[in-house]
Amino acid sequence: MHDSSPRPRVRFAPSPTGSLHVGGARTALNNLLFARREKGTFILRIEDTDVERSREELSGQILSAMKWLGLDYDEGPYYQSSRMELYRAAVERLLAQGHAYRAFETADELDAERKKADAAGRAYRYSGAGRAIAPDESDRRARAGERHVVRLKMPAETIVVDDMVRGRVEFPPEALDDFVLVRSDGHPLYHFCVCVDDAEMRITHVLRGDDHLANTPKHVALFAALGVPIPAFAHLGMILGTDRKKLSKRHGAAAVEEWRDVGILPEALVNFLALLGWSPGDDREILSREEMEREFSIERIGPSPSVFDPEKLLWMNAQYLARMPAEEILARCLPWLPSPPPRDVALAAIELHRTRARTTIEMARALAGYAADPLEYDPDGMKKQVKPETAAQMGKLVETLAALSDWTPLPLEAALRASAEDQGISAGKLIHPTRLGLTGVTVGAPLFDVVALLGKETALRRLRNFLERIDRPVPEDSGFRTEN
RNA sequence: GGCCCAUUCGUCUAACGGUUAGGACGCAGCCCUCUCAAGGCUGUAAUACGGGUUCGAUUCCCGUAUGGGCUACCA
Repeated sequence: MHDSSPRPRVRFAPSPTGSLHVGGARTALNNLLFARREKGTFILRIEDTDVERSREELSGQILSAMKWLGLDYDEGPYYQSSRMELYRAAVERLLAQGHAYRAFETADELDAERKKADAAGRAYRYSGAGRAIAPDESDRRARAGERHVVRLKMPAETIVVDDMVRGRVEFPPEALDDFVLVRSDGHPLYHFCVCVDDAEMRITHVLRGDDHLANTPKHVALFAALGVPIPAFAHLGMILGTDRKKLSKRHGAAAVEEWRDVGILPEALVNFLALLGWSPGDDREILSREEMEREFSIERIGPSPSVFDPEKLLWMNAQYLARMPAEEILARCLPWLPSPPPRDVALAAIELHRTRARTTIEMARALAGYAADPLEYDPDGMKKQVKPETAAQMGKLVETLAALSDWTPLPLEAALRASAEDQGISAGKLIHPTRLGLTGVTVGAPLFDVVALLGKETALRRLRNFLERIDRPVPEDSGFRTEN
């Protein structure tokens, strides 16, 4: 049935309604992976025929989101708004061949009919009155300037869609209407432009969202009327929010840009999206772009919708952070780091924190801690780690450390443990307050690595500031507290 | 309302007539450990329901239920 030429041509055809939806990104990705796997061509086409809704600047966001994700296209972007001549010529042809006809009802008349049908509990269908108008009369009325739309003559037989994901789907003729190709103001409509473009661009496979499955018989009829081969179809399950409703802005983070802005890596988002609906067939979850391009196949796409789980995305992002070269991570963090620590410190810090950060924002925050002294100390940590005797104990530790010449993890640890032993206390009594004093928080990378990386001067300065802070006892019974 | 699609652990999915229904996220426990992570190990949890077909159904067919899509001079 389909022309499965060895060099498929596929396209992603978003309408420029603002940001790139993750569902759109997944569709684009599947098209791209299929094209790469089959050594075909991936085309980007912007569907901006809706003059009321489309705006120039809105397609820019889609383009930049695709670039960020690495969804590079081989051809395009084509803009439907600049292909009007093509559509005009196609209507003329369909009209001349009798595959389409003019209909002169006004929108108001159609609305009224629709309302009447609704009220009577009947399914509304266009009356088909336009089909009865003789061609020469139709031409005459059109020349006279009478407003009209152009409708496609739908065939009276069942239309079969042989979907690569869903199998054979049949649409009985009574469900199909003679739909409008061109509005009365001359603007060609979506379904029409899609088919004319797919035909003109010699698209061989249409991979798109499930929401278009019910539109497919219209397209099949149009391709037939146009006299062009019918592409193969593969309809992908929708991407849902955690409430199992179609993912939308309402859910938050339905747009690719939003994930970028919270510190998700494009590689991780692509990996995550690839696994929504498709799987390589084994237990692998972390797949490189090369693996996906090598192994992607439509046969392994499942038909059911999938819920977008942010938790798993975060986990996957962490997996990428754990594997990515430090230089690369640093570059990705820079946008969130107004004053980064010195490069060598930052790179070493990344090694300490790569398994502790789930996003580049979290990583950037960790790195910032090496560039600036803590401004405040975690109140819970203060309560838990700072006891009345802590100041004195820490004072002794600072003295010991100040005398230390080899400022590397092992000697530092030895020095601290020796100090604890001298003072007859457990090492923890010094370790935890030290971390708090150095970083402001009670959690983080192994302490002695942090101390070493901070350098002697910075570490001692931070500890002395901390000492000063905890060494100012607030009178027990004054009823006055500066903290907590 | 009509037409169409979907339904395996809470979530992503594997198993294309025969498996103790597998993996991953999450959650819980244990190990590791200066904290927090990461990592390792263990556990938790699923074939929506009812009928068929078959020696045998997660798998094929038909209903039901539930979710979703389409039904525009939107895309």
